[in-house]
Amino acid sequence: MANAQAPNEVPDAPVPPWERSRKAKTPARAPLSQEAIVEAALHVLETDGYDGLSMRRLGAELGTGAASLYAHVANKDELLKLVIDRVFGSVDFPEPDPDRWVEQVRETMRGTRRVLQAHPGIARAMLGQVPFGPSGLRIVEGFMAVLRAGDLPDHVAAWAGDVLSLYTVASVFEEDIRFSQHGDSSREDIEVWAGQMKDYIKSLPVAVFPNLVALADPMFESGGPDGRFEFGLDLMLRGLASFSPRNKP
Amino acid sequence: MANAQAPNEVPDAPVPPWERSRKAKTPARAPLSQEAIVEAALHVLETDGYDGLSMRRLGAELGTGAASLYAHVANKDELLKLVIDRVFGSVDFPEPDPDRWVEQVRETMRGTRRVLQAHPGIARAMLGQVPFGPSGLRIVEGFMAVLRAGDLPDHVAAWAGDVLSLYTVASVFEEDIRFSQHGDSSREDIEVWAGQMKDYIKSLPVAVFPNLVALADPMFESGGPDGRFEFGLDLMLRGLASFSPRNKP
DNA sequence: CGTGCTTACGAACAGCGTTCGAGAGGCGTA
DNA sequence: TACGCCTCTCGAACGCTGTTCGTAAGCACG
Repeated sequence: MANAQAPNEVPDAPVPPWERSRKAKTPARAPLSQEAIVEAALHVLETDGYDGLSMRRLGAELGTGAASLYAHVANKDELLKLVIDRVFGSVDFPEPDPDRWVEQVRETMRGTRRVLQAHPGIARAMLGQVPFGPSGLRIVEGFMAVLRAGDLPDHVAAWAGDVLSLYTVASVFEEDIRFSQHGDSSREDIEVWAGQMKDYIKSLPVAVFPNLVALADPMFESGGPDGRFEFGLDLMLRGLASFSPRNKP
Repeated sequence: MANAQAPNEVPDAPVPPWERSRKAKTPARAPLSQEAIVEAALHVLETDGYDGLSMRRLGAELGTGAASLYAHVANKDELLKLVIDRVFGSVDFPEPDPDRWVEQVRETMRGTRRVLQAHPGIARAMLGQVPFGPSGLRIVEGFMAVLRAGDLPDHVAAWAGDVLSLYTVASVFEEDIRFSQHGDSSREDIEVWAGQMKDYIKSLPVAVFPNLVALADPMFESGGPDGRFEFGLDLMLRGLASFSPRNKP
């Protein structure tokens, strides 16, 4: 065993000076920039989720340390804002059509939800942030345009935009948290877990929890999170339509 | 200086054995228990907010270290669940009255919101948690009872409970985050900040953001968070009523 | 060839949740 | 009474976090 040498490894041979200087001069990687950092953050978010995104992890993703990021980004909070605005860039809107305004609002929220779902963890960063980055403003403007096609009173349109967004973000947020709480589980695992919940509810004493037991089935086996989201969205849109002169035949 | 002695301090005199044993025997503080820990956590939450609640801080509150808590509580997550259920204990429900079911649902959500607001940070811990502690079950049961007084289809009642809760919790969550982001600011400071927001929106180019600029006023000066919450709640309740045979005259 | 100036980044700080293992106190049994 | 056991306590430590600081290196300009 003393004669056996590792085939491709020279033990502790000092690096020749010319190589050293060449290596140091050309780092052979793209230079750091705010854009590159945001892009990398999105990638980390996709692979490791919200909790997996740390400044060190992000630095490693870019082949450097955490401290280097602070030259381009004030702190993690600002980074998240930039990432959010970057994601907002891929939300888009229909041309407002007064005859289809309710459906257009519905589709806009669906689209927003899909974008948020496509970028895990983003919803968690978004709650409580005012979306006033460049893309954020574009989104709010577009959303307001669609809402105003319904001839709603101004304060109704303004509040509805706010409240519908809150609901949509919160909905994805909740899914995201549940998903990441269950470790590396798939959607199927979550359905198994939902089944256990249902069984537990059904096992409760009917005398104490009559309504809970009676509603156990519809509570848990009803089209998953999408069905739930659509239902809540429908509630709000039915209510919203009742404010529009267009929907009072 | 060598003769000057600190008035009330004897340097390194060994503690007499009797005192030692007496001190050790009676630690002069309430013994640790899960209940006491949850209570202390609520207190820390109230004074220091969600981010201020750490195991070390909580240990200090109880006159001990962080490690001592783990004998009574599995981890911070379980602790939060216990705190949540503890808070749930103070939510209550009216006797279901089919003639007033919509108002009863509204009041129930209002009450829930008030309880969450009274315990800062709780809403942040609640999102994504399934409220199946003892008090949680009681709440869901009571809420379902009120909802079913509206003669709603089963799946509508079940989903509505879920979606209304999500909206309410998310609403408080958002407020809470905004509040703690602005440091130790009061409600008035937040109104100042809202005013700045409004001015900023109004300063945007009208050609690019016509709807945003037009709605700047109703967006920001409309009864504060309470008005906003009430509006969203009303949207959902109007939609929900449209599912009830009782509200189709 | 200096001399600034901007960027990069290892090391360190304070804080976090959690684990480990030594110690102390109470209690049942010999 | 004395011993062993068993539970509760908790200082120290581990690995993680966001962030700051001081040093070092590269480049532009006089």
